[in-house]
Formats: sequence, structure tokens, C-alpha cells
Amino acid sequence: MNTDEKILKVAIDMIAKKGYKGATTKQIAEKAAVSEMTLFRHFPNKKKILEAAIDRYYYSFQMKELFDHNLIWDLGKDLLMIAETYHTIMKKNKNVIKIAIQEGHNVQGLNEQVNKHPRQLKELLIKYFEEMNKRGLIIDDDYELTAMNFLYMSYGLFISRSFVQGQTITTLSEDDVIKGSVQVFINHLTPNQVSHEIH
Amino acid sequence: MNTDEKILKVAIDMIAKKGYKGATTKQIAEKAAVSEMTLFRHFPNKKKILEAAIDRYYYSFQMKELFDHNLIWDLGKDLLMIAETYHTIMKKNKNVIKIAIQEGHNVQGLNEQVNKHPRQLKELLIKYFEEMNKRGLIIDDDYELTAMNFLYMSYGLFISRSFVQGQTITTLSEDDVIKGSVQVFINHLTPNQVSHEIH
DNA sequence: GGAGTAAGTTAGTGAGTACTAACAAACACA
DNA sequence: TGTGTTTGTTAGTACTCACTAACTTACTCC
Repeated sequence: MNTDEKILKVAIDMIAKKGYKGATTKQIAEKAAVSEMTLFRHFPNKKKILEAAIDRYYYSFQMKELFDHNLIWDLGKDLLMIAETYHTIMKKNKNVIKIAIQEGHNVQGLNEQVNKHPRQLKELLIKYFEEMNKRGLIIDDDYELTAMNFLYMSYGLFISRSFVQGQTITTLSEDDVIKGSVQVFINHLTPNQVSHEIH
Repeated sequence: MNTDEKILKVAIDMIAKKGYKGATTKQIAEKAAVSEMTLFRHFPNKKKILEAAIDRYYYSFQMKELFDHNLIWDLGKDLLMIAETYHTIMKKNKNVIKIAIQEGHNVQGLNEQVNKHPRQLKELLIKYFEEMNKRGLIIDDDYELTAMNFLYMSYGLFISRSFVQGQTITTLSEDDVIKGSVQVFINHLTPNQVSHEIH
């Protein structure tokens, strides 16, 4: 890892943790094991460090292709794949997302950048539901509403696990929660195929 | 509003918006229309202002009683009431929750405080589902899992609408999303009573 | 060995920030 | 009228922070 990389890695971690003002150039340099002078030789000022760090550590995913190649038109398996993809993306971008929540208004275009994936996912989910409906595999429904609820559920889980410290609210594993959430939507979208019986 | 109140109101808003370090005592005093000196006559230091502001603006709710009196054992109506209660609480505590996300590690006990309501709600939801099951109104299920998913869904919606600025992802109203989310869980928990048909 | 490049060291500047001291003004109430 | 209380004002302290200048050291490649 070269000097630029070292600095940016420490910067993105520390700013996500302590906020932009809370992470000082001195601390960043120290933790990156370079002198503060070196830091300013590589970047003209602190703001540019943040921008470069976001640039370096925001991973963009082309979900359209990802979807096209992996959907198998089995609601349970597809939704699971989508939820897992969602969490993979969000976790990779965890630091940038945290920074967007706390400093979004200070960094030009950051909110838009961070909203891109969810918006894409929403559109793809709607199209997926429409195609599933055409194939007679799920019921008629307001698919935008359902897509948003699926996303909100995933988002809530992600935020809760990633940013809220302290005693946890549940001991359930992330995997179990994700599988459970998929099951909820299966039952919602294919209500007559469930095996449960009211006793 | 007396001087204490004015200061605390401005402080909680500004710290939630800019972070603890980003909100300076000078700015707080200015916006509260008092001199900085007055601010320090009312509170010994900045940290104590934050603590007092959290104390003043964190609203605690006794959900147990609220539930006991308002449940009518109609899944749709009860879940809607619970979701609305959840959003009312979260919105009232919006500033404190934001501060908990960004400065949780700096304020003793803040995370625990903020996790209390969700934990209570989870327990009450589980008990509610168990009772509904006893009454033969919903299917057997992993109720902790279902309760958590319901909460995550509500949480995701809340965070998204409260803290994520920029172009919105959907134009659906909050009310519609909440109603939709309740419908998802109705179909999940009473799968044979739905009226939809797969075409 | 010499030249070029990246890094460290030291010392510093100017601005901002939390917080204080001292005194003056305004007001309430007896 | 006099006294206590609250607030404003002004000036200042000690510290931290982003950022710079100038010089030195280490490494590489020829």
C-alpha cells in the first residue's frame, strides 16, 4: 500500500467514525504512520482528502447486468439473492454511507451518489415483479410499494447492524433475519402457496 | 421560553445537524439570541449542554400501557397502530437518535437509552403475536423474527425519510408506505384469508 | 558518486474555539 | 430608593487545528 492509499484508508475510517471535524489531520497522519507534512504533500487540504477518500472507497455496482445474469424466476431464491446483493453493496460502502448521513450537506453530490444504488434496485425490483406477474408466479400488487418496503426492511437491518452500537436488540443472526424477511415477501406475493395452516 | 430552554432547543437542533464539534458555542448562543457569556452562566461547559439537551429532548414512552389499552385484536388495525406509534416516538426523538448515531460512543449511556424503545416494542410485538396465535387469528411462526422484520422495516423508513437528504427514492407518501408494510405482514401472518388470486 | 524523488523534522503562523474575568446595564421587587 | 438577579459587553487566555517554510535524511537509478 503506497502513501496515498494509506492516508485515504485511515481517513475514510476515521472520518466515518468521528466525523469530518472530529478526525484531525494530525491523527490521520499518525495512524497512517506518515508525518503530517507528507499528508499535505499528497493532498492540498483536508477537504480534498475527504473527497479523494470517498472517490476511492465508494464502490459502484452495475446491478442491471448482475440481475440479468442471476435471476432464475424463483421468487424465494431471487429475493434472497437480491437482499444479499443489497447487503454486500451497502457493507462495502458502509463508511461512505455513514459520512453521507452525517456530512451529506457539506459534500457536493454525496447524497445523490449514495442514493443511486437504492434507486436502481427499486427500479429493477419493480421490473422483476412485473415479469414474475406476467409469468403468473405472483399476484397483482402495487409493486413500487412492495419494492420500497423490501428495501426499507433491508435498509433498517443494515443501519441497525452497522451504525447502532450498544446492547443489541435481538440475538438473531443477520442471515436468519434476511431469510425471514424474504419469507415475509414470499407469503405476501404468493399467498395461496404457503403451507402454514391457522390452527 | 426561558433562557435555559432557548439554549437547549437550539443546541439539540444544531448538534443533530452539524455534529457536536461542528456546532460551536458561539453559534448556539447567537441563534438562541443570548450572549455566549449567558450560555456559560447557565451551563458549566459544552458537554453539559449536550447532556442537558438530550435529557430535555428525549421523550420516554411507556408502551406497555399504551398497548394494553389500544389493542383490539384485529391484526391490520393493531399493526397499523403499532407502526404509527413507532413513528411518532421516533420522530419526537429524531434529534437525539441522530446524535446517538454520530456521537453515541462519546456520550455515556446514550446508545442504551435510544435502544430502549425498540427493545420494548419487540417484546410487546412478540407477546401480541403469541396472544393472537392463542386466539387462532394468526399462524404459527417465529415471532421474534417477524417482530424484528417489522421493526427493521419501520426503522428503515424512518431513517430514510429523516436523515437521508437529496433526491428521494420514491414519491410514495409515508402513510401509504406504512399501510403497505402492514399489509405485507397481514398476508404473511394470515395467508389463507387474503382475497388476491394468482391470475 | 551524483541527481532526483519521497519522506521526516522542526518550528511556526493565523484562525478559531471553549471558556473566563471584570464591569456595566436593565429589570423586579421590597 | 436600594438591592438582588439576570444579561450584555469587551477583552483576553490557553489551546487546538489546518496548513506552511526550510532544511535534512533515505532511497533509487544511472
